[in-house]
Amino acid sequence: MSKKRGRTEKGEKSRHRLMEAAAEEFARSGYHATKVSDIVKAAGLTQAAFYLYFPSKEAILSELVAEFKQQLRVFGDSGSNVTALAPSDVPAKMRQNIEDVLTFLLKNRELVRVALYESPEATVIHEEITGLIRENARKNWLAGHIREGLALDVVAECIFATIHASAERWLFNGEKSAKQLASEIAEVLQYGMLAHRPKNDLPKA
Amino acid sequence: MSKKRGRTEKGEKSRHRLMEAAAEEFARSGYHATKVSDIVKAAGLTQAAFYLYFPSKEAILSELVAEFKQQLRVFGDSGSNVTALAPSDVPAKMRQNIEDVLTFLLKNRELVRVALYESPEATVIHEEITGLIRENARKNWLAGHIREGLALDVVAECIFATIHASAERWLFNGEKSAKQLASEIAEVLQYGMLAHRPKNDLPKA
Amino acid sequence: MSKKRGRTEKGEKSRHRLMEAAAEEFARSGYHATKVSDIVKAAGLTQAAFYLYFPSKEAILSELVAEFKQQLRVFGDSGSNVTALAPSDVPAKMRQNIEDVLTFLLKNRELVRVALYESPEATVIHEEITGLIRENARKNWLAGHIREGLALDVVAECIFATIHASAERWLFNGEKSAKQLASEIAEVLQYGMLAHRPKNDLPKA
Amino acid sequence: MSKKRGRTEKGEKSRHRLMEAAAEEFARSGYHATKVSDIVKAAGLTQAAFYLYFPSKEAILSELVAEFKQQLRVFGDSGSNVTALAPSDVPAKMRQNIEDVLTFLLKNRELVRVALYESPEATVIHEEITGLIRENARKNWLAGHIREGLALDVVAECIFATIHASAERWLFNGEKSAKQLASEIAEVLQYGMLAHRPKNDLPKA
DNA sequence: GATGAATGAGGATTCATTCAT
DNA sequence: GATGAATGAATCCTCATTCAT
Repeated sequence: MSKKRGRTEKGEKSRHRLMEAAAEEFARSGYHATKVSDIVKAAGLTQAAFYLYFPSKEAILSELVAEFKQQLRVFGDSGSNVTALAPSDVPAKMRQNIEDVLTFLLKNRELVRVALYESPEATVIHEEITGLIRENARKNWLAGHIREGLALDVVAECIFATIHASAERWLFNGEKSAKQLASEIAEVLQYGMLAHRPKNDLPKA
Repeated sequence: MSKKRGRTEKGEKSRHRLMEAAAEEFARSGYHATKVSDIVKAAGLTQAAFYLYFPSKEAILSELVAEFKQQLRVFGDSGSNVTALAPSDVPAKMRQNIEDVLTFLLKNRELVRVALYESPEATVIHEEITGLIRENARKNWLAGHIREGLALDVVAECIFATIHASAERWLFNGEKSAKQLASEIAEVLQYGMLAHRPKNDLPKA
Repeated sequence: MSKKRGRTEKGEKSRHRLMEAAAEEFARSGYHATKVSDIVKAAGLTQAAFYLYFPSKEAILSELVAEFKQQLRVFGDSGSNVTALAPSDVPAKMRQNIEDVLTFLLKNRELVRVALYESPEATVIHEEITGLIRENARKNWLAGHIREGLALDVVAECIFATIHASAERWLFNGEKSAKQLASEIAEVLQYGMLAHRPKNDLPKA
Repeated sequence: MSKKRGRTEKGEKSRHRLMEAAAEEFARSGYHATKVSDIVKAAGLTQAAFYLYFPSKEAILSELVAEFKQQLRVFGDSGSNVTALAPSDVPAKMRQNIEDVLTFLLKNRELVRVALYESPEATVIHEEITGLIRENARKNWLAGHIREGLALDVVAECIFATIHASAERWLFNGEKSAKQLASEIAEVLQYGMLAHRPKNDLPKA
């Protein structure tokens, strides 16, 4: 089942410590600025030991990214089907979704940074995520929960960009809780910024 | 007046070519992955010439960031006063603002990436920008153009994150024009995503 | 106990070889003219190995100087107390002292050159040495073995300068033995050059 | 008459400034540590101008050394013949000689350091100087002014080493005057250090 | 005579990676 | 499984020197 090493208990432990250390260092300083020696220092091992578990520095990056993708898949699969919601439940559901994403990001903050900033696949991953969101949005649109006339790809980008930026700005440093942040974000995304809306902007019958 | 070198026309040219080349390389490959030799190759000079104009690789990064900040300041100073707008003019004005930002980002795309991803000051700069936007939002809010009950800091982050992400996604690669993108973004940000709004969400008298 | 590296026998050996090689090269060609590549070549290692043991080229110089100072301290501590000598024993004792210094210099010839010519501390070290000699001279003076009317600082400088210069000139290249050289130097320093001395220059009663 | 350049007045001036600057820098920091850019900076010229007057950095060193040798020759030629002195005049004469040498060194302090420390010819020059002194000593010996039983080469080394070291130590930094230093040195060199001399050490008849 | 620009050939230092134990 | 020692291939930066004006 296990991919490469980790035959023994102890080896498994070491390998894990290396992954954690690498995630942290990559997140803090970036892939290039992080030296293998930094990683092993943080993991309490020697350089040579690193190569017992990973064939190269790049390899551990890929593994971290792979792990993130795996987490993401798990998270994505827990996604709800949407169609059955009553219109009045949509806002709360959406708010909850945002909170869930925030919680997910918080739990994987190091991996997030690695996957989204340091990985060569960053762009691809970004699009995977916004793709998921877009798909979800499309379902909601089909269900009539989302306004006509919106570009759904932009909507998706807007949702994720806002969540992601807000997480970096207030969530990861503990300045705001996932719950509060989710409310504030939802409030903007759901009803927009403007105080006044044009005359003809009425709810569809 | 002139900072360091470049007393003569030719020197000025060389210095400029180096800045451009560095911006491009940093934007494409990142600061660390970019070698000084890459920069000078792209600029058609030798390594030694680089150090005629910049004391170190880091220095040219700072200069690029400084240049971006300068551009930003120029752009920011051209910002409109907001209060006098009639409510009905607000949406169009806002759409125009977004288009202006997009155009600014497009014109400085390399610098944007350098300043926002590669610079040690990235976070600071990010906050400078969102700070500007937040300030603008606050003025609009005072003028009654923006809904009550929104967290303005989140609004600002939302605006910039969306614009920035969209620029990276569709503007820089030419998939969408600034004008179109601005419309699509404005549409989301102004009125939100939801098709239905709660009963009590009525325009204030 | 051990300073930096060299936990194992082999490492210790390598570190030592580097020190020796550096001493030799610095002594032969001077600090600046000696390349790290010269040192490692002479030590049979690669450039990178050098930095396993020393953080910089300058660092190995300091260590060499430190080693010299250490040797010097050891040598200095073995210095005799002087007061108890009978006047008739003083010349022989002094001659012996000179020979001891010569032998010390010979044994540490590379270090001597490094410490006295190549080190930034050269002046300080020079003064340390002459300081020791001056102190010794002062004791001898208090014991009545040294003439009145001499500037003891000049005496010390004279002694060391002569010994040092003579070592460079005849000892290090094997042209004269320490024993012979000590005799010849002592002969000059003890009784001076002049054949005739003034009438009133009589031994004190 | 002039060697290389210096056709015009201004050129001559520039060339001279470069020599002076080089002497000073070499003396202060050593040949290798001194950059051509240091020299020209101190001389108020550009790097390219340097090569108008000297084919290389090494060349200016040689010229400085040559200049020193020239000065030395001039100084040496003014040396007195010695034989005719009455024994009672010898000490004063010798003291005067020492003072003259000190004065010469002081006047050429930069060149001295360059020639004696930084030049590849340093050893040769050193021997030239001690050779002169030895020759002078031999004359004095022949004239009966110098004791039997001394190794004249050691005597010469002793004289010069003492003078040179003392100059570096007290003369160049102004702590002692040439006159005073000459007295103190002469006192040691002439009669030695010991307070008591053996019974049989009597002036020769 | 003098300059600003430019360069070629290093030189110190770093770092991912391998080897022997 | 783990280590200390060692390495090769860069990479940044320097500096004496040349060129065009």
